[in-house]
Amino acid sequence: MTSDSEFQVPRRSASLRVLVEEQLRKAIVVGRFRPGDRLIERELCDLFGVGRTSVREALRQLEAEGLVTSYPHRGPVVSKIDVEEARQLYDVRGLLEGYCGRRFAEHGGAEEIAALREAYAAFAEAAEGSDREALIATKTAFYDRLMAGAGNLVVRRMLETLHNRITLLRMTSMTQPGRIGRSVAEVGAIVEAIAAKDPDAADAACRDHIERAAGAALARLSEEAQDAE
Amino acid sequence: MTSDSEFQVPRRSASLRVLVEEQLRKAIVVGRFRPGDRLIERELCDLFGVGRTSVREALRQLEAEGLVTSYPHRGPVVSKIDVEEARQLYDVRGLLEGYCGRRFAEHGGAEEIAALREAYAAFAEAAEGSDREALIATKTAFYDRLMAGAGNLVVRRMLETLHNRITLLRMTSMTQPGRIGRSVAEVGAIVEAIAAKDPDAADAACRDHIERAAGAALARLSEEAQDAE
DNA sequence: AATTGCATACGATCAGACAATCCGTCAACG
DNA sequence: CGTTGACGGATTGTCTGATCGTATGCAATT
Repeated sequence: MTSDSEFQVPRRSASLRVLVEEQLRKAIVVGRFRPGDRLIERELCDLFGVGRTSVREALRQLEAEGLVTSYPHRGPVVSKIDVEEARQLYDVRGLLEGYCGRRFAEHGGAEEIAALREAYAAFAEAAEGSDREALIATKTAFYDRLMAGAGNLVVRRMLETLHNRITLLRMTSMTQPGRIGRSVAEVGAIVEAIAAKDPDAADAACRDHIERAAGAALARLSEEAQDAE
Repeated sequence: MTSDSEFQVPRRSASLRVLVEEQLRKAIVVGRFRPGDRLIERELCDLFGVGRTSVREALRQLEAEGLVTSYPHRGPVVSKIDVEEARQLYDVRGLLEGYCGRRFAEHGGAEEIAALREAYAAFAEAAEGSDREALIATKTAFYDRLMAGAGNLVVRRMLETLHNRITLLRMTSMTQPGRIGRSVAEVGAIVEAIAAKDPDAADAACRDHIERAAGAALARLSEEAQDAE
């Protein structure tokens, strides 16, 4: 029997610590905890109903991902991101997504391209409405497709944590008027380049998209940093 | 008193867990534990003389870095890397190091270039001798310079963990006869391109170097995988 | 008002316990 | 003889209680 990897029963109820980790990550990414907030062990224990061990290990994981920062003897807080770091994050993101676009264009199958198109259509449609939830969901789905098509798990992992960290900024380009429409157009360009199997164009389109998004976000960010002073 | 950052007493004795983490990482990278080896909690407790808490948290950290893999109820083992994953790792590495070279060439200062040259000279000299330790040390030092010059901490972090993971393969290109000499030449090309402040050339030189190194390593790796069957 | 000193809060670490699970062994069974 | 099933040891998963060191806020003192 060639263990066809199908029929894999949920084998494990995913150790507690992983569950806590996921819950906490979601809570942070979704804004339930905001940058600078302290994450007190006992509170988290109560919140999730688990022991300190699991909480602490989950915190270590998120710390490794850059989502939380621990200060010795003061405990973990949700990471803050300054303008410079944000710039660097966007820089890498452009690089990696460009790579994904390139690889996708190089060896993406027909079905994958179709799936990408589909995801794009959903995103474009969501952009028409005013449902922010849907907008974010469809955009995330699109990126999932994009990264999957590149066929490089290492990069995919990196991008996932990058996205999470950037979300911490909670300053998506899409908060700017008119930016959404342009964003859709840029993403469309990505899809076209990939469908045309043009690696260079796909790479460029991805970078371009991120660069513009970064521009919008960073502008607001540094302006806000100014105010804070 | 303006706390001149001098006289900083080891302020924080770097929490135990971080120490364990560093020791363990070094032990793995250096080959004291080899891929596939089990890492049994209690043994590590004895080895490092610390409690289970610290060991477990350190393990979580290394797990996040990809150096160890945990199987439910069977515990952590040193990660194994298959050929496909190795290919992906090298792919990203080339991408990121190319980025570093580019950025370095774009805005590297004179002193930084001088330091890079110096590190290169040391590496070239070590390549003449037969001291493997020195060879590795000088090459690592060179990469440190290279990454520092790029001025992007995010990328630097990523590359550090990438390097660690790749070291797991313990199949550096340099085990091949004649490869060392060519390697030195390739690295020289990187230095020249950066010194000439030619971003494109620097990017290309970095990628090229990694690609060739990857070629040598992957060849041996897949050949060995063949044997194993 | 500034400084000092104390009480409290909280993380860091350890030790010990119990349950759940994996794995090898070995006997029973067809 | 091969398969099945049960048993036991090993190890992780998780929780809890306790101790220690450090940080922080408040109050007393000068």
